[in-house]
Formats: sequence, structure tokens, C-alpha cells
Amino acid sequence: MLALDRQSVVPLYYQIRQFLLEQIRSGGLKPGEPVPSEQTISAQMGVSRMTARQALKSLCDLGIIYSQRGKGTFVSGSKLEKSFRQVLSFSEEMAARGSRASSKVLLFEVARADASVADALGLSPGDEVINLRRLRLADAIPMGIEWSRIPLHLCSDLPDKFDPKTSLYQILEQRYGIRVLVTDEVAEAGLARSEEARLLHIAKRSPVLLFSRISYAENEKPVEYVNSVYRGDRYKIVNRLITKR
Amino acid sequence: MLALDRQSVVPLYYQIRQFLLEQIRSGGLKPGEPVPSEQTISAQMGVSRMTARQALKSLCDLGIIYSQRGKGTFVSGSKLEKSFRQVLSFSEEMAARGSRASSKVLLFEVARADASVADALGLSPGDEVINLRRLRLADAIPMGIEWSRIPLHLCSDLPDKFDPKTSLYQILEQRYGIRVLVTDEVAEAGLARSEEARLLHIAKRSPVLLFSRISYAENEKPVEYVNSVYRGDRYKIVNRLITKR
DNA sequence: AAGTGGTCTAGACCACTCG
DNA sequence: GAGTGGTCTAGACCACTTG
Repeated sequence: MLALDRQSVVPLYYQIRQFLLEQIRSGGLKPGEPVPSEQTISAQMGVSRMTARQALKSLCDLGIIYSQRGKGTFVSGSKLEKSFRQVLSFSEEMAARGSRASSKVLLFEVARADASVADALGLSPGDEVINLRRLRLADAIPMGIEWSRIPLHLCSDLPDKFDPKTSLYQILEQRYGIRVLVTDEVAEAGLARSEEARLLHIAKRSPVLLFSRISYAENEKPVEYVNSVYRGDRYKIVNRLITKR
Repeated sequence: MLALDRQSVVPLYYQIRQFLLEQIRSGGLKPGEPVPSEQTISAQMGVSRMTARQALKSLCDLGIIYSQRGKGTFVSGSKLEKSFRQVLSFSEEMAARGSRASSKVLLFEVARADASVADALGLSPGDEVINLRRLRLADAIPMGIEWSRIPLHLCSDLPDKFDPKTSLYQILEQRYGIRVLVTDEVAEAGLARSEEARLLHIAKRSPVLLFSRISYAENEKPVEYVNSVYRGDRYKIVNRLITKR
């Protein structure tokens, strides 16, 4: 079993959760098998049942396990285990799919927001934003083009410090204390225009996925507005939808 | 304030949750405004703090509100409020978008599963499935074509009883006690083939969204396998992604 | 200092499933 | 009847934010 560290800043329920997650990832607990019951965890780990429950509940919310009243709690049989959508950086997403991500910066400049960008980011037209256009590659194969805009006032010295090798989200969090909590996304189908087709190494008018995303930090403050074009032949959206009560 | 019904089978936290949801939907609580704190709900409604907390937590999970330690809990500023993805029937989804859904049945028959269908539904090739192909319309405009397969053994008398006006999910739940809990979905971009273009009233080789979905009931038992084609010009995927811890 | 959410405890009753 | 998860209580201590 697991020795809990009661002095740690990591909450007990989270330690239990990570322990179970590790058991599942390593194959010690297989899909369909029951995970330890709330009572069992409570007794064996010396925590209250509510704490055990909280650990299981958080895994339920991720779709990793599921509960049945009167029967028990079981490991989900998920071929897609790792790809439940969350707020992920491109590199994290590709890592989850088992590919190595890289990027090529096509454009990095400070510019003035037009009406649509200002609206999305809650700015006034003409306010300064960082314009970042990148080609995204997985295992050196072009996957998509992302065009980000970030309000300049959030990170006024980023233009001097920007390192294209580091994840943008990582820089925002570590350097400016800005953490993306929520991303609203609209995805639709479209056709590649000629410049996009050239960059993505596909035929003109090939099917592509178009994304429009707005990311928000803690106080619902818009942090980033992104338009993306992804290859229809290599990029798919994988989602797990869960019934809410 | 709200009078809780302690005799009801509806849990207290759920009554509180629905009360707050109504406040938000009606505009009584506006985006950015604080919702009542856990302590306030606890005191005013006469429930324990844990119960008040559970109500708020469930709304947090839906992305309707968000919490900040030390500050309070606030209403999310969501233009997309109602469209967070869940397991929704086509009718529910269209209602959430403010449209009236209808369907036209193109095919309804019992047939034998081919290899790919059998694989998706956990059957053996040749097992009988219900084949249901429907044109989906929103406000009488064609939106997409859905091709469902359901294992016949789950609902062996459905072929006699099927009423195309009722939601399939509703029939499964009410008649057979089968409740869809999880749907795994893959979406990609494609081009309309000629038959699809004709049914959808769009030009051949127009961009379309292709979906492949498998829905599961309680015991991870596959219930439905669906392939869909949706118009790229009228149908978009709207998603809210939430950072997990 | 007062108020907030995050975590945790040690109980309790219930409805459900299964042998 | 024994075990399960679902709900609920009445406390507690903590870290954090704000006036």
C-alpha cells in the first residue's frame, strides 16, 4: 500500500489519487477491475471516508474510473485514456499522443489589435498585442498553423525575452504568474488556402480543421486569442463526453 | 431565498445547485458577480457547509462558476454558457442553441454487423444490429446525416416499437433502462461526397465535419456506434476546456 | 481581523446490489 | 445481511485575500 505524507503540502486526497492513477497507468489495475472501495481506502490508509471519496471522485471526473451504486468503482476501459481534452499546450498534447512536438516561428511582432482581436481579448481597437504566428510540427511533419495574439500589457517585456523553444503557457505562468484556467474553443471544417497548403505540405483546397480559441486566466481575464488551421488528414479532435448527472 | 424540500428524493445540494443555476440563467446573478459564499448558503439554507460546497463544486465542474481561494466564487462570463459539451441528444443540443430539431429517417432495419461495427460495439461480426440512418434538421434546414448502429440484443423489440419522433436516448433509458454515461468522439474535417451533398443541400466537395462516436452505458458496455457527416458551413463544435488542477 | 475557499475528520442514514 | 456508493452533519485547521 501507500505511505501517505501527512506533512506534505500535497493534499491527502491528491496523494491517493496519484497513487491510484499510477496503479492504473502501470497496469496493476486493469480496465473493468474494481478499484479499492471508499471504506477500504479509508481503513487501510487511515483517512476519513470523505477523503477517500474525494480521491475517487476526482478520478471519476476525469473519466478514468466510474462508480456504480451498490456495486463498486471500476477502471474505465479507455483506449483514449490519455487524450481527454483539457487545456493542453501543443507540446503536451503531442506528448500525450506519443509524438515529439516542435515549432517554427513565422512571425513575432508587436502590433495594434483590430476590431475582432480587441473584441475577443476585451481590449480597445488599437491597443498593442503580441502577434505570434507559428508552424506546429509533430515528429517534423507539419500539422498546423497557429496565430496567437496576447495583450502586450500582460507581458510587456516578453518581446525582449521570448524564447521560441519554451512553451508559451510555461513562460506566462512562470514569468508573469498568469495561469490559463479555461479555454473556449470553436472548431469547424474548412478548405486550405494556398499559403496554408504550402506551409502544411498539402494540396490546395484540402480539408482542414479551423480553430478559434480564447483562453482565460483566473479572473476571467482574456489571455490569448488564437486562430489555427490544422491538416484534416493528420489531425483529429478526440473527445470524451461525460453525462452530467 | 429558497425553501428546500427535505422530504424530496432530490438531494439538497442538487436543489441548491438548480436554484443558483436558475438565478444565473435568469440574469439575477450576472457574469463576474459573486455567488453566495459557502458559509452564507450554509447559514441561510440551514445545510452543512459541506453540502453548500458540493452544490458550488458541481457548478464549478460545469464551468458555470469559478472559485478563488480567499476571495470568493464568481459567475463565469460565458457567451457560450449553455453549450459546454456533454452527452446530449441532437434535440437537446439544438434546443440549447435555440433551434428546433427534427429528423427524417432514411433507413431503419436489422442487419448484420460488419467487422468495424462489431469491433466498435464489442460484438462478433455477423451479430445483429439495428441500422438507423437519419437526416438531422435544425429549423427545417439540413444539418447532418447520422448513421447509428445499436446491438439488437439490447432492445430486441425496438424494431416493432420504434417511433422516429422520440429521442433514441429517451427510448433506451425509459424502455430498456439503458443510460448512456460516456461518449468517446473523434471529429475530423472532410469533403462532402455526392449523396451527402445532395441530402444536405450543399455543393459536392464542400467542407464537412465527420464524427465517429461510441457511447457506453454503466458497465462500459457499448450501446451505440455512430458515424456522422455535418455541414461545415452551419455546424461548429463548441467546447469549453478546463484545466485540471 | 474578518471573511473566503481548500482540506479533513468521525460519525450517520439511505438505496442499491449480490450472494 | 453484508458491502457498496450517495448524501449529509457539525465541527476543525489552514492559506489566502481584503479592508
